[in-house]
Amino acid sequence: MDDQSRMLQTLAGVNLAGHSVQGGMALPPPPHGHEGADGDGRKQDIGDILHQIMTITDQSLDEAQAKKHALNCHRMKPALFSVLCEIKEKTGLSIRGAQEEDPPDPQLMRLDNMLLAEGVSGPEKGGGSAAAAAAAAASGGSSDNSIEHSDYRAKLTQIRQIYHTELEKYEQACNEFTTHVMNLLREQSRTRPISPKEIERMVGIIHRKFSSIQMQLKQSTCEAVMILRSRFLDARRKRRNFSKQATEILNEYFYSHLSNPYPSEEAKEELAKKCSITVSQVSNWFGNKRIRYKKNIGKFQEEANLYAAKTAVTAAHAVAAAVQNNQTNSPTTPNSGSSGSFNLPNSGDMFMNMQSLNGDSYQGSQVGANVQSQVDTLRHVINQTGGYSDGLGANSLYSPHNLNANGGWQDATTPSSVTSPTEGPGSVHSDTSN
DNA sequence: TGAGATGATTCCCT
DNA sequence: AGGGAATCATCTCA
Repeated sequence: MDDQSRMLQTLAGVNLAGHSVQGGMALPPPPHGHEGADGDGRKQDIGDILHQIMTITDQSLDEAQAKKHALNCHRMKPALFSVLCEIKEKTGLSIRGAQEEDPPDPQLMRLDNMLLAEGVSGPEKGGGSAAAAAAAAASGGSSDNSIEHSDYRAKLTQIRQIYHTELEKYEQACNEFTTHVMNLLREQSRTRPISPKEIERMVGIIHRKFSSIQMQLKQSTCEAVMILRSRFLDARRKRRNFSKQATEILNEYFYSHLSNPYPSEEAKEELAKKCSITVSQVSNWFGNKRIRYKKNIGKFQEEANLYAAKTAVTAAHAVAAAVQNNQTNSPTTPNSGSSGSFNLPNSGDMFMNMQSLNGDSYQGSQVGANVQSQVDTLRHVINQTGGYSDGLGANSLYSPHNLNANGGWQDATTPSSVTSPTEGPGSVHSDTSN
C-alpha cells in the first residue's frame, strides 16, 4: 500500500505538474517560470487526494462512504481518473493489447466446418448427413440396413441435441457472466480508474475464455460424430451372404445370359427387387461372377449344368402350363412345332436374342419370351440327353462358348447372338477361345 | 482353425 | 460411368 501510494503520488506529480497529460485535463498549464509555490501547492493537493484514496480502506464504513462521496464530488476527480486510466492503459494493459486482435483460430474453423458438414451445427438436414446418405446408398435398402441407418440418424440427432443444449448453456452463461462483470466494472469505475475500453477488453477476455470452452465442446462433439460415423461406415464392410434364393435368381440369370452376362439397368433393378438387394449389389455380384467365371470356367461348369437343368425344369412346368393353355384356348401355336430339331446351346441366350431383336426390356418380355425359348430348350435337352444326369448333354448346354479370344464376352448386339436362333442343328458354339 | 467362397472396395482403363 | 482386375474382409464349412 505504501509503495502504491508513493508510486501514484509520483506518477500523479509527474503528469500533472509536468503538463504532459493529454485529454480531459482540467488544469491549465502554469505559465513558464511560475511553477514554484503554485505548482507545489497543487502537487500537495493531488498528493492529499491520492493519499485519501489509498487510505480509504483503513477507515470505517461510514467514514469511508463519506470520504468516497467527498472524493467523487471533488473537482479534481475526473481529471485524476482520466490520468490514472491513461497510465493504466499505457502500462499493464499494453501487454494484453497485443493479444487482442486474434486471427480466427484455424482449428475452430475446422471444427465449425466439420460440424456444419455433418449436420450437427447449422440448419437441420433431416437428421441425416453425407455419411448417412452415402452409407445408406452403399448398404442398400434391406430392413437391417434401414434399421442401422435410422439408428445412425437417431444417434446423430441425439448428438446434435446435446451439442445445441450445451452450446445454449454456454452462451447463456457467457452472457450472464459478461453482464455481471460489466456491471461490476462500471460500478467500480466510480472508485477505480476503469475506462470503457478496459471494460470492453475484459468482455473480450471473457468471450475468449468461453469460446475455448465452446471449442472443447465442439471438439468432443466432432469426436462423437467421428466415432459414430466410423462405426456406421465400418458396418458397410461387414458383409452378409445373400440368401440362397437370391443367389439362385442371380445365377439363373447369369447362366441363362452367359453369352452376355451384362444385365441392363432395368434387369438389374428387377433382379435387385427379386433378390431383396440393391442394384449396386447386383452389379457387384455380376462383376464378381463374370471375373470368377472367366478365371475358372472349369470350376463353374458344374454350376452351369445345374442351372441348365434347373432352367429346363422350370421351363418344363411352363411348357406344360402353356400347352395346357394352348390346347384349351388356341389350336395352333406359332412355335410349338417349329423347333423340334432346334439345337439351342443356351436357352437364356435364346431369350436374350429375342429380347435384342424385339428391343424389349427384361421386365416386359422376359417371362413370355423365356417360356417360349424354354420350350425349345427343354425339347432339345430331353431329346439329346434323355435326362439331366448326362454330363455331356449338360456340357453342351453351358459350354463357355461366349468368351471371345480376348477373354471378353461377345457383345449382346453382335450378330452371333442375334443369329443364334436361326442356326441349324448342332450349332453349339465352339470353345476355341478357352 | 484354415481354406475356400463371397460380397465389397479400390484402382485403373476405356 | 461402367467394367475388369486385384484385393480386402468376412462368412462358411469341413
